[in-house]
Amino acid sequence: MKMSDIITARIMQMLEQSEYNSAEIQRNELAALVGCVPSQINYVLASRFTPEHGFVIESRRGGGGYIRITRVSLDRSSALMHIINSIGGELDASTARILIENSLQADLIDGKSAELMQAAISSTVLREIPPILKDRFRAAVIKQMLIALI
Amino acid sequence: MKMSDIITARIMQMLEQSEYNSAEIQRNELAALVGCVPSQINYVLASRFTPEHGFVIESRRGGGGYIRITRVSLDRSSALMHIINSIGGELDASTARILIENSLQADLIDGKSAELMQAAISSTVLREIPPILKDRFRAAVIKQMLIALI
DNA sequence: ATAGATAAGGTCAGTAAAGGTCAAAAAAGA
DNA sequence: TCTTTTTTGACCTTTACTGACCTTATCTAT
Repeated sequence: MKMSDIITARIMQMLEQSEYNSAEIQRNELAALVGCVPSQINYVLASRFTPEHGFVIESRRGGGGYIRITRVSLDRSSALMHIINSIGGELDASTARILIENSLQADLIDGKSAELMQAAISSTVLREIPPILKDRFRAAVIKQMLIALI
Repeated sequence: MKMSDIITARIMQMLEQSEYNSAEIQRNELAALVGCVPSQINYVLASRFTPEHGFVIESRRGGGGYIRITRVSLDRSSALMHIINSIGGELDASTARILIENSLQADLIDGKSAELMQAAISSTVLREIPPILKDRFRAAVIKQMLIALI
């Protein structure tokens, strides 16, 4: 098992056990415990406990310093609403792809839904409609599909 | 015996032995074991462990990366295949609706996927498309979305 | 007070360890 | 022979890990 996974598991475990979805660690202590360099703790936090993943990190340096990881429950449907409203009448291919990817990362939609969206606006499908209409089409499809997920 | 067959046999064997119809390999390790270049593993996976053959591949790069091969129940994916092939170049609104409904009843797709499909070909979306193209559009969208679910 | 000393955590660039892609060459089949 | 499948290798992208050096906070002796 990878070191990063071990660290992740340990933090998750602390979060489970905590009352308030919040865990406080000492960077050096945890690093020594699992046997890695301190900076790897930062790597794990940066790659797996991001706001996109629904976590907030606070920390303090100096004597008695700490790192606090808090799991925040983001309001799914209002976040989705926000995205839907941000889509205008047109949506180009790369913006669409990024939008779907971000929604997935933010855990607003699941992997299968993301794939279905990509499929619905895939080039294979787009081939069926006149080029001038593609952007309008993408916007309409993505919007309707997101609405279906609320 | 061909190298590709050896690799295939080895993966199959792992799948047999696994509890969950799923095997996890290290690409480089397996390549070294059977004596081929790593990229041939990709070739075998691409040519013999496709969704059409009833397999799903997931992988991760980077240190400690892996490739996971999962066998999916053939009935489901082959039934889906059958449906996909039965869709011609055009699909009218009511046939589409019935097709989605039937797939749901037959448990080939889940409720959420069904709703996403309905949304993707909803009248709101279709409004963006020239009437003569609507049937072609429906066929393309539904086909791609079903393929994404295999 | 305040200057060091000490005790945290932060950053970043570099290296290593995977897997992915693609096109060309070779082999096998038809 | 002609076409399809297999094999190979050069090059790419992503993820993980490490260590040197930096910043901030606290403590302690003057």
